[in-house]
Amino acid sequence: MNLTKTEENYIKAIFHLQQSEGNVTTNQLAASILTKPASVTDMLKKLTSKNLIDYEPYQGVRLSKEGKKQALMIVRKHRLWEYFLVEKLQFGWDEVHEVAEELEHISSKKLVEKLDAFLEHPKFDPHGDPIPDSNGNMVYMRLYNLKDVKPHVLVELCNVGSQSAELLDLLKHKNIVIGTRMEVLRKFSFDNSVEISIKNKPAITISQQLSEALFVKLI
Amino acid sequence: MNLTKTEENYIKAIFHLQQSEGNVTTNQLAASILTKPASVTDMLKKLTSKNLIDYEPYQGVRLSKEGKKQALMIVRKHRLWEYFLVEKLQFGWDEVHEVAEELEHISSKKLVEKLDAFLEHPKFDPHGDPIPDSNGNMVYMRLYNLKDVKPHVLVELCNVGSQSAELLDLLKHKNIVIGTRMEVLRKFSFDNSVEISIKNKPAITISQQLSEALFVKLI
DNA sequence: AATTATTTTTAGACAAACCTAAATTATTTT
DNA sequence: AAAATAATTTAGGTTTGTCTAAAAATAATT
Ligand SMILES: [Mn+2]
Ligand SMILES: [Mn+2]
Ligand SMILES: [Mn+2]
Ligand SMILES: [Mn+2]
Repeated sequence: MNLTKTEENYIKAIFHLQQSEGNVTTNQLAASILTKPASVTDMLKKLTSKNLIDYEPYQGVRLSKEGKKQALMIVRKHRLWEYFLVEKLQFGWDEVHEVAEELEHISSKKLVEKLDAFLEHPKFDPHGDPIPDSNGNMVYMRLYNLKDVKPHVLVELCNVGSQSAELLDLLKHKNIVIGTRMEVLRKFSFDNSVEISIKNKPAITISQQLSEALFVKLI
Repeated sequence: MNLTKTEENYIKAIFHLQQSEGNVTTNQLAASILTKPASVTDMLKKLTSKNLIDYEPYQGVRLSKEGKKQALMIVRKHRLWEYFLVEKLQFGWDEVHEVAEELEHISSKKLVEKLDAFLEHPKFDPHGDPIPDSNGNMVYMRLYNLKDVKPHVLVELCNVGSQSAELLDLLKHKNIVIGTRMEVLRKFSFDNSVEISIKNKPAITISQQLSEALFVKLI
């Protein structure tokens, strides 16, 4: 059951789009893969014949059990390589995605497992996304958008909603990284800015845009 | 000037086949790439139009200046990844080639340079082959096949003529690695076996087959 | 319920990389 | 120098993944 790079990219795109409810539509996939709907239909037929998806014409698509298994392994590789690039090769946050997009298609099972061991089995990638283990299991964590957190609640930054250089730049300047603990002090309804305190430091104010890009867990 | 994976594999194969003299023939290439001569001819036309090779129908092929430059960068990536796999991920000698065959096609310039730095700019890959630097220069070393070395000459193992698990296994058993220094004591013409001494250890005898797989430099 | 708009699929083509079989060209052998 | 052999190229197809344009199905409006 060896997949081509293109098939893998489709499978992964379906995986990300189908998160939770509903079927993934042809147009959604075309947009996500930067291709045309007609090409997607062709590929959906192919993936159906390989039993990787459940697909009814005009009704959208979901991954089959086998498809989901394959998707998890691609996501595993993608996130392990991102972790490697940031932690070992000193890449920035914002630079790793495209490279990992290529590295994720290297199929050696042994390579993945040895890389995982070398990295000491990380649980999260540099953007805070969970890394599936070799069985496809990953840590689930209930996350909240910082903009929805009530004042006086202690939280820890776990994930970012964007991987842009701009966001990385801003967070660096504010000395915030994934894992940083903070408390929401108050919120200003005029501009939806949020005042937060990071331990031992004077309170700072962050913009609505920034608060919407930060996902935290309760502690 | 972006090359496909297939184009890169052809360029690299030509590079390895053309070492020193003569043009590379269509049949040589077909054998090396595990394809048919007709397919090679198609690709040679394509590479000619991209100015990567000098090719006259029926007369064989050589890399152009640009082609050689590209080939050196692919070889650089291949050997850096092999070094990474052995030194960091604990792969065996014999296991790295196929994986590196895939990794070498990842095109990020930044990735190569950062990997090189992470590995501390190694000069040789795990098989003793020189790694081109970012300008395409590599260490040249006059090597001799151990079977041709005269008695009482001190030498150092620099390269192996095979990457098989079998050779690795035998060398491990005899405690020989790349870098091991040895002296040829005498040679037996009955079976072309060679008696060598490795410092502080009792003399050992190696077979003709093994002596032909070992390449050494004089010290 | 009928019309219009949107989404999706089908039909027919194309480029990349490969193939087999046949035609050419080059090299050996007689 | 002619004939036989070997190497190489051409001709014509296939598969994979893509595309545009047209047809069909679904969804949204009136
Ligand atoms: Mn990808
Ligand atoms: Mn990520
Ligand atoms: Mn390769
Ligand atoms: Mn090597």
